[in-house]
Amino acid sequence: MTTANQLSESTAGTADNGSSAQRDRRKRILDATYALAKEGGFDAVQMRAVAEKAEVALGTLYRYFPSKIHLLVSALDQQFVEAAQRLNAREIPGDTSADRVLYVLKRLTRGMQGDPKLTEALTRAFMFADSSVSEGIHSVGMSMTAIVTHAMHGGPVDESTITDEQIAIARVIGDVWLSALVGWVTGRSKAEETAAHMDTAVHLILRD
Amino acid sequence: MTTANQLSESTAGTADNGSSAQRDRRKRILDATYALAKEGGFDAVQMRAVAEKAEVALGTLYRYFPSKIHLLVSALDQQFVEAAQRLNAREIPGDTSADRVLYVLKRLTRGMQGDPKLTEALTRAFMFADSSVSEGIHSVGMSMTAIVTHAMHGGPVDESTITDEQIAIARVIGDVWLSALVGWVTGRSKAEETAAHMDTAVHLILRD
DNA sequence: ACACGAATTGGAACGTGTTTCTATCACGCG
DNA sequence: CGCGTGATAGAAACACGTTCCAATTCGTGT
Repeated sequence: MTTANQLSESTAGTADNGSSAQRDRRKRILDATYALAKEGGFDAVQMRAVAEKAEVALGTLYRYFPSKIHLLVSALDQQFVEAAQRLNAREIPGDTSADRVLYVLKRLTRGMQGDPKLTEALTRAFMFADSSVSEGIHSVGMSMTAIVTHAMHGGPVDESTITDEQIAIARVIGDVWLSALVGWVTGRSKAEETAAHMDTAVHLILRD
Repeated sequence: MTTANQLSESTAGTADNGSSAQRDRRKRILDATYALAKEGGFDAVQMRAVAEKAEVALGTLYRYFPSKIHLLVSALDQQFVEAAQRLNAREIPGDTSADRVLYVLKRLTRGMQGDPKLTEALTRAFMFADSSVSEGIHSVGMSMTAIVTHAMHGGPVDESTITDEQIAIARVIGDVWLSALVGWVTGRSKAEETAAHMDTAVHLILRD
């Protein structure tokens, strides 16, 4: 068996092995994370459970993601990168920048509210993260800002046409959105209140 | 020494006992929490350490505060109530509402940045809190909103003169402030960036 | 084919939040 | 004064994140 394995590796094996097996492990880990988070939220994402479901050893899981927070922030980052790719590839409907920004924010919010436990898990992790996760946090922030600036413009944007002020505005809007999301996740506010709050904020900030 | 204590308790002691002894325990617990948080931040606030420093049993600590998060959010709440009392008792300097709001926000921020570890502990707890702590979270939000609406008006306010829109505005500003604080606590942004971000946000929202 | 270093496994072990249990203590009441 | 009830002390036990280790397997250069 060992020899057979080594044979197959030496032929076609070399292609899918090496870093490819590692990509596969990483994917299995993130998939397991999503599945567990979707079912039971933050508390259900237990490192032993993730390792078991992903069929890796606990030590391996920790080699790939140095902590539960890193793991969940990576998952959140991936979701945001994908969302940003989807949203930024097309035109955003709406006549004013406020309308367009609200369109994407509500779309994002609806998407996350469709998976409450998953959202709770990812959001709690993001909020709890400290500076050791700064890379992931920064990446999420970049995606968020990109989504909002893109919506402000309404279509594909040349990066050079975005002013510092617009980035600052996008960051403020991102802050409000995040706070609203946290409020919803922690059961402080209901979905409609979240939407209304975002309406208020965006219309206050973008009045053109 | 022990006998002396028991004597003083049996004379004047009966008066300060009963629920008074409980108030005292509660105070000792919160004092221990502040002390530990000030030294070592969130991680240093360990329930066993709090119990020992407050001279109560672990079970008693849990009777008063059902979780570490409850404990720290209560501490944060107390700080906010005190800050709101101090700030709302006097006139806020500044010619425009934006100036006044920025004055109090920067004052608050400076105060918290003067005790980085304590701030880190309280903020992390607040961000991590779930719906079981909704009471404390709500209380903190009320204090925050009161501080901001008071600053918007510039002096003592009759509650009835505050419109819903003003409350909504105050909440948005509170959101931004909280996000900025979290960014600073988690080492994502420096103090000056935090201040600049708040400047941007408040001037965007309050342009009168 | 072989040897060596890196990655992975399986599992024990540790720290800290949380729960639980029993004995003790304090205080109001007959 | 003794009693009963609830609060507290003291300590063990459990759960989960995290660390660590020895043995094994994998991938690679020779």
